[in-house]
Amino acid sequence: MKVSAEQKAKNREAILNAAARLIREKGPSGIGVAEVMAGAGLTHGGFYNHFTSREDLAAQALDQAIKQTNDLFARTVEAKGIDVFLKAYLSEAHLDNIAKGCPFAATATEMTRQPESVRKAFASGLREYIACGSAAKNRAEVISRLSAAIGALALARAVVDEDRQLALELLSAATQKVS
Amino acid sequence: MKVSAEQKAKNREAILNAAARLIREKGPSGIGVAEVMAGAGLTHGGFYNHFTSREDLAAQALDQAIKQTNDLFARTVEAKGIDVFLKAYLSEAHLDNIAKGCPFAATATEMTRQPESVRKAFASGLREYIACGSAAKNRAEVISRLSAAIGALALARAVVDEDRQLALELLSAATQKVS
DNA sequence: TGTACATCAGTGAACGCGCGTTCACTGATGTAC
DNA sequence: TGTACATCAGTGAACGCGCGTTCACTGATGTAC
Repeated sequence: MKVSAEQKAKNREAILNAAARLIREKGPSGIGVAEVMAGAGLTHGGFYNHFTSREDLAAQALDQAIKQTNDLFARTVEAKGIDVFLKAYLSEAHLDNIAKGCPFAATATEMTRQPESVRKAFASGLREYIACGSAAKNRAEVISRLSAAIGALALARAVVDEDRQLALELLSAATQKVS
Repeated sequence: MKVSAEQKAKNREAILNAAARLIREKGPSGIGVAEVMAGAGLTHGGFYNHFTSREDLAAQALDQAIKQTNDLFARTVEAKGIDVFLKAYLSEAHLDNIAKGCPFAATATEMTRQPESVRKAFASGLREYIACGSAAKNRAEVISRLSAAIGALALARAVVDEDRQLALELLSAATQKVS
């Protein structure tokens, strides 16, 4: 049954949001068409009314996820400064909330195996992310702090289920150094 | 045709080495049984004479890869100190040689989606890696430097095909901060 | 404003490919005597 | 030391499942008159 243009736009947004969440939990190669559509309350057959392929979805979902968190980053940095942002970035709350957290820390090591469209979304998102932070400050300084924070969070997440204490140690060591 | 016990051991080693290389290039979910066996000059059918499952292989391959690079780490740090090690770690040569490079920087963000056996290999490998570096120095300091380096390399690799200049900027910013 | 019709978003079955796993078979190894 | 036989590593075909993609169909939307 056909659906109004307005409803179609809403559905597309719902698909993209479900995908933006899932791409952080399962990675760009791990998101499945049927799973994403179910996450948006739809069935898989209609998927190709919105996207040309799974790859197309992955690229747009990553872009969406990055835009969401970059907005938050920019607002926090503007309001409270980068130190406060980094402290929150390296918090236990962020460690445990991968679904709504930083997409860079959730997907970085997979980018080398992704098609160009996905890598492009990552690279341009990261450029923007860095630009958000380096408005005022020294760019190299900002880059090293952001990449250190991403590295610490990614490693902490990698070990958290086996060794939570090590995960927390990674976060606190980075916090000392970086904020 | 049966093969001598000695040859079998060599074959197993060849499979593991091929897998240790491929797990860095394709990730723990990306390595395929047939591909790994071909990399060792064998056909896929014999795989289960050596490993109980693809997952078993992934865990052992990651373990093998980590052991290889930790050995190198320990030797370099002992001979030349951690600063020299970090400089080499953040070099363009390492950026471009993922197949023989640091397995942490190649696989970290995928660990949250791996079975326990693989995550265990990663976590215990990382503990050992940190221990190598913190023999003499302050542990928190070592942890933050190592995780910053891993983060910078992982991000640099993620963007290198789209924006090599940004990749080099990530490495040099981290080098300034870390070594 | 109302009616007839074309459009097209969503549904769910089906297809096809990739890949992990299994299996019957081969023939060299290594052991029992 | 030599011979007969059981073992078993490796081969390649086949199986089965998951998943991306396609397709015929439905029925609400929205347009032409």
